[in-house]
Amino acid sequence: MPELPEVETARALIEACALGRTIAAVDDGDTYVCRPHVPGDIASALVGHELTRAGRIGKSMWLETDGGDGPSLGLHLGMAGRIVVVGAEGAAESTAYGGDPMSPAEAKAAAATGAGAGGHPDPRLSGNPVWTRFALDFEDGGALLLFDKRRLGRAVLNPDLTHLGPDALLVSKAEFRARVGVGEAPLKARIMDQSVIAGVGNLLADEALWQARQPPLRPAGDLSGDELGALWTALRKATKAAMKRGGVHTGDVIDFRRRDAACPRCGAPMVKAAVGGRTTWWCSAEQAWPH
DNA sequence: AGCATTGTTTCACA
DNA sequence: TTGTGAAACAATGC
Repeated sequence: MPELPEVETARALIEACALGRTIAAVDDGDTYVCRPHVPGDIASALVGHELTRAGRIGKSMWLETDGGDGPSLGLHLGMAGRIVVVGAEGAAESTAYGGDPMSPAEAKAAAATGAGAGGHPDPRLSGNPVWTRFALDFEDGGALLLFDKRRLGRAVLNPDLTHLGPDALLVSKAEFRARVGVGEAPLKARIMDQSVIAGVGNLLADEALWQARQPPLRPAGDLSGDELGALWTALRKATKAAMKRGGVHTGDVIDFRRRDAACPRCGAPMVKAAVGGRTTWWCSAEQAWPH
């Protein structure tokens, strides 16, 4: 699920619900999610510090402590992660991000079970593992949890984000043109390269290219300035629409990324190939390449 | 059983 | 230097 829109939603949730709270304990026992740290590393660095800011570039988040003077925590949702913030003990509300809606009671139950314990918060799934891979417990009794079925999410101290390009939602049109419209790599591979612009994943890339009627396989350096500007606009619109609607899977073309589907705009067959190492679907007429 | 999956990293190779 | 493809990572769903 998580591409830029989902991660921004998670960041905003943290900003709204977790800032100002002090860390009392940390569950950093998953040595894969917390690699290269060993259990206790993150805990001993963070306990006693107060969350003061939640930042994001592309799909990467970081939480600052003590106004930037304390250690920071990097969070990445990987392929299937979601953030859950549990309210203070006794508070009525809890908030969840991503996946199926989770009631406050369910979120509390999930928090109570902790990592690796049995008992899914959803009664229909009771008996299944809970998928809590990392947790910050706050002094007020609440918590911030990283749920992740696939375990490809990350939690790490003082993350290095220098390899990332500018955030896909913050990059100016001029900079987008200069960074994306270069080289012989397929356009889709170029916009998904996190060092070029950060935040575009497989589904958002397919959606933006379809909206802009651009062929995924077209060399990025072939686009005109106007075409790059139109792609920048399409990408912004698709990203904002995904945030508003609740995820990249709500894009207009996403449901048509399947065999025997027709383009929902012109009716031509949708076609598939691997581009940039990822399964890619596009309209055989509007996005044909070469023309 | 086999294949695919919204992400990242690494490596062999052209 | 650039770019590609495949594999690995982990776990689930069809």
